[in-house]
Amino acid sequence: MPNDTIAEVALRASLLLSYRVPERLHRLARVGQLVWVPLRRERVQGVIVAVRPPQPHDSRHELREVLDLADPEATIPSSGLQLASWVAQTYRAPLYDALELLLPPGVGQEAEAHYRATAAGIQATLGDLPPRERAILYYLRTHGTQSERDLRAVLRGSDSDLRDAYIALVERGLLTRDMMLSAPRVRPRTERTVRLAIPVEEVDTALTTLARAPKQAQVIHWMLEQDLARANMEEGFDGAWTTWPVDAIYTATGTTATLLRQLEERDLLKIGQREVRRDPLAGDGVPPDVPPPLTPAQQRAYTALVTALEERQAADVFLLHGVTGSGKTEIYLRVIARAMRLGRQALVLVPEIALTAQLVRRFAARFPGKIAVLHSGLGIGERYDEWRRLRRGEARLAIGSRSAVFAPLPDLGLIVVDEEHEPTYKHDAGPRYHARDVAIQLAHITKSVVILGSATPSVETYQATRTGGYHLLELDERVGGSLGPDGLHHSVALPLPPVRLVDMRQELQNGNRSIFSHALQLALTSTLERKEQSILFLNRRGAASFVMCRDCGYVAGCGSCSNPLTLHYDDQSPTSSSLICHACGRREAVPRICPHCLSPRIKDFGVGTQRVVEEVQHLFPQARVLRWDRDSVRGKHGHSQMLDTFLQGQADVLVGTQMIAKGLDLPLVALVGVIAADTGLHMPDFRSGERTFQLLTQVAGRAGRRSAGAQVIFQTYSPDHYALLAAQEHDYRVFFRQEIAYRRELGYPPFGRLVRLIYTASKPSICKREATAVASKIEELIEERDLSGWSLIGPAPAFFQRSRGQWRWHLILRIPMPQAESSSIAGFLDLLGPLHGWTVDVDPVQVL
DNA sequence: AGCACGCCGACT
DNA sequence: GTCGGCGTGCTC
Repeated sequence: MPNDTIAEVALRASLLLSYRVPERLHRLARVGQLVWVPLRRERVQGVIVAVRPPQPHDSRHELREVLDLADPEATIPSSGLQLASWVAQTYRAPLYDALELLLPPGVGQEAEAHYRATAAGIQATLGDLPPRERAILYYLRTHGTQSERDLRAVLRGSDSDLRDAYIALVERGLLTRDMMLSAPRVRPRTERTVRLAIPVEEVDTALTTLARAPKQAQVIHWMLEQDLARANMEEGFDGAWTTWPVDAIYTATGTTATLLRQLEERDLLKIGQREVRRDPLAGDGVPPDVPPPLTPAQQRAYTALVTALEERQAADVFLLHGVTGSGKTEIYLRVIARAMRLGRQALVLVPEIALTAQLVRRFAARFPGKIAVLHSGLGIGERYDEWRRLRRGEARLAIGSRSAVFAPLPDLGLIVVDEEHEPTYKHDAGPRYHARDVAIQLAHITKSVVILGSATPSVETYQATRTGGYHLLELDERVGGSLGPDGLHHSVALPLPPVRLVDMRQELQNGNRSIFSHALQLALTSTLERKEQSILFLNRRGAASFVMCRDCGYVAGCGSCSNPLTLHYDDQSPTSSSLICHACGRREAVPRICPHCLSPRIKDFGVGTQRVVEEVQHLFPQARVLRWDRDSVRGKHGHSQMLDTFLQGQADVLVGTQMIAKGLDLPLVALVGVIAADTGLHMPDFRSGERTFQLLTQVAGRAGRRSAGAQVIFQTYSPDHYALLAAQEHDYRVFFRQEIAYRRELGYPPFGRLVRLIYTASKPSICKREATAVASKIEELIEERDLSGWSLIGPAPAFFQRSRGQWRWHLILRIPMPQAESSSIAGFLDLLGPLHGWTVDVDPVQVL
C-alpha cells in the first residue's frame, strides 16, 4: 500500500478518524470535502480535515476506506475550515457540528434504517405475534419497504418500544433491516425549455413541410415572430434563437407537450433543461433608488471606512455608533458599493429578516440582481440556490440573519453587523456561537473590514473602542431628509424627541388606576386630534399577566413550566378567553372559581397588549387601533402587511411588543408611549439594565423620524433607575459610564468571561445532585490549579426553573479577562471530563 | 446461575 | 450518536 493516502475525517460526536483514500478518489478527496465513510455498520458523512501519507502507526489496525464523495459542491474552503475550528474551540462544540454550519444547506444527510417484510414475514400468521409486532408486520406487508421515520409517523408507541419490536421481528426472521439514504432534500431546480433548431436559411423549407400541420406551424410561427421582433429592436440578429421555458410557449400558443415532442422529432425544435433560481425577492419589485447626499458626519465615517477597505492590510473593526435615524444604513450602502467596485463581496448581518424587510428592500433597490438573501424563513431550495449564487460569485452581497455569517463568500472584503447589540445574534442550539463575534473572527481570517452598527452598542463592543482596538465612528444627529423649495434634497438635523418619565406610584396616589397615566392620556388625545400616529409599547402579549385568587393567593400556573399562565382573549370571539403558557404554548380554560379554595374571587392582574388595545378603544372609540405582536402576525408576509397598514395611515395607534422597537422606519409617528418601562429591569440577569436601556432608547427612537414636535412617555415604577434616566436623555455615554462601573465591580463581561453550564432533567432532585457534584468538582479544580480570580456562581435552579416538564439547574463560571482566552477555558472544561446531559454556553447572552 | 440495567469506552 | 462489553445487583 505505498501509493495510499490517508484522510483524517471529522465525524459527528467529536470523532476524528483516519480512512484510506481509494485510488479513484485521490484527485477529489481534498481537505474540506464532504465524504461518505463507514462507521461500524453505518455509512455516515464526514469532512476531510487533513490528507497525509501513511505513517507506521496506521498499520496497527486495518484502516477502512472512504466510500465516496458526498455532493462534490460541498467543499469547505480553507478560510471556512479555520472559521469552523475557531467556532468549535471557542464555543466548545464538536468540530463536525461547526463544519456543518459551512456546508451548503440541505446536504447533511444520515443513512436511515429501512425495514421490509421477508418471505417468511409475508407468510407468517399475524395472530401469533404480540400486538405491536403484529401492527408493524401488517403495515410492512401492505406498504413494502419503509424507513424508520415513516413507520414512526404511522405507528403508535415510544421510539424505544418500537425499536424493541423491530429487533424482535428481525430476530424472528420476519423483517430485514437495511441502512439506506433518504432522498436528498435539495437539488437545483430546473425547467424544461424549447429552442428552434432550424438553421436561419432553412426556415422557409421547414415551414412548407408543416403545411398540413397547422397547429405545429403556429408554434413555429410564434417563435419566429418573437425572435424577428427582437432582432429589429436590437438592430441585427446574432443568429441564435431564443431559448424559451416551455411554460411560456404553452401560455402563448395554447400548445401541449405532445405537440412540442412531435416538433422535436421533426428536428425543428430542441427541447432541453436549464437550472432556474428560486428567488426569495421575486415579486417584491423594487425600483432602483438614487443615493441621497451625505451629511458631513456621514461623510467623515464613510471616508474612514473606505480608507480601511482600500488598504486591506489586516482586519479592521469599526463601531458605527449613530443615534436612531442618523443614517447608518446609507453609510452601509455606500461602503458596500465601494467594496463591490473593488471586486469584493460584502456580507450584511441583520437581527431578524422578518422584521427587517424594509432594510432588505433598500439593499435590493440599490443593488438590483446582486443580492442573495439567506435566512431560516426561506424554503430549503431557495436557500440552496442563494448559497450557490454566492459561492460562484454571481451574487456580490449576502444579507441574512446570524447563520449567514457562514455563507460562502470567496471574495469577501466587508462585513456589516447591523444592530450589533441584538441578542438574536446568539445561536441557541448546537454550537452556541455569537454571529457578531464570528463575523469579527471571519474578518481576521479574510482581512476584511467590519462595521458594527448600533444606536445602543453592547457594553462589550463600546469598551473595545476604548481599549480593544476597535475604531469608533459617531453620528450624533438625526438626518431629516427633506425636499427644499429648489426641488433638491436637503439634510436637516432633527432633534431627538423629548422623553418624559411618569412615576406610576404617584399616579396611583392621585387616584388614577388606569393603565394610562394622565400625561399619556392627554398626549394620546392631542396626537389623535392632530391626526398623527402613536405607538404604545408593552413587552407582554395577551390580556393580563396572570390570574390570581384574591382570597388564598393561588396563581394559575403551567403544569409543565414554572411560568404563570397568561390570560388571552380569543381574537375570533372577543368575549371568550383562555390561559396560555408563554413558554410551552399550553392552553387552558379560565377557572371560574379558585381550584385551591373554591373562592369565586379569582381574577386577572397586570396588563398585556390585548388589554392595552381594549383600553384605547374604550377611551378613544373613534381611534383605529392595530395590534402587532407574535399573536396578531400571521404567515410569511404578516409583518410586512402589518407595516404597510400602518405606513399607509390606516391605523392611528399601534400597540405592540418589542417587535416594533427594532429598526422600523415609521415616519409619521408623533407619540411613543411605553406602558411599563421597568418590565425586565428586575430580572436576575447581569444584562437586564443594558437590555432595558437598549429597548427604551430604540422604542423612543421610533418617534419623530421626519419632523420635529414628537414626544415620548415612559411610565415606570422605578423612575430613578440609571437605565431609564439615561434613555430619557438619549445619552448612551451616561448609561455606559454607570454600566461599565457595575460590570467592573462584579467581574462581568467585558472584564471577565462567563461560561454557563445548564443541566436538564425530569426531576429537580436529579438536577440538584448533578449540579452540586459538578460544582464541587469545579471548585476543587480552581483550588488545585490555583486559578486566582476564577469563581463559580451556583449551583442554583435557573430562573426559568421548569420548562415543558423539564427542570433546569445551572452553574456560571466567571473567568477574569486576562486569563480568559478560549484555549484556557477549553483546557479547563476538558479537565472536567465529559459533561453528560449538560449544555455548555460560552459567552452566554442571558443567564435566565 | 441467570438475567436486567446502567455505565463506560470505542468507533479508523 | 450508537453499540457492545462488563460489572452490579436482583430473582429463580
